[in-house]
Amino acid sequence: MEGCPVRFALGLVSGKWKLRILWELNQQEIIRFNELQRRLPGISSVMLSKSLDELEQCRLVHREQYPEIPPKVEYSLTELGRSIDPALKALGAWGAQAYEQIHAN
Amino acid sequence: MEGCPVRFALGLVSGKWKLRILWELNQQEIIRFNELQRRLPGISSVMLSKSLDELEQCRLVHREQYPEIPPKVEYSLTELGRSIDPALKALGAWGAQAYEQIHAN
DNA sequence: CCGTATCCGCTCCGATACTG
DNA sequence: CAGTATCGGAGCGGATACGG
Repeated sequence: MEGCPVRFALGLVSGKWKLRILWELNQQEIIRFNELQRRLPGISSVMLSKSLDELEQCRLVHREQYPEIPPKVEYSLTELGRSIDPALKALGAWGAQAYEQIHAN
Repeated sequence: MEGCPVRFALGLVSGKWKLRILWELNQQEIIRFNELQRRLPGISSVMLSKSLDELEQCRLVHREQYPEIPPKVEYSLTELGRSIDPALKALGAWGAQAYEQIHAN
């Protein structure tokens, strides 16, 4: 992971929910915490918060907090977060091909 | 993972050693078990065997066994195994870019 | 509304010992 | 040479409860 850019990249988006989160942010541009949680059936606020934290530290996600009561926090993709899209598309294309091959029998 | 080709693809190559194994097989075309283990410092025969098994079940790796004493087994990439290369290249390119961005401060 | 604190099961992986 | 059998630790992720 230290010398291999592929492993480094995978490290950034590994985890059960991170890709789904990135996908939602790609669909939505800007989205609030609760709305995000509603769009990710099964995720707990613990995992969502933790995943968003890590994605923010990796500069993939931007967090905008408004000092209001009740609180309001908006999440969006950074430039770097948006730029992963082609790579994921390539991987998805291969994945679909692999799926066919494996389930051919 | 069942409905998402990206997650399906990642599932196939996830694990600590699988990408390194695919990398070695890409460099070498054909390689024997012990030689592979020598080229992957730190891997145990348990993990190597298990990883190769799974990669073979996913049709990424071909296993050719010769009925000799002592045993001789050769591993190589399948067509599907070779076809993942562009996707990994794309991911690696993004990973390098992310690495710079993150370590820029 | 947007989180944090805590506990807990489960899977991944390493270490060690053994075999045809 | 090319594996298998078995045990054990560490970390990921789920459930629940609580807080500003």
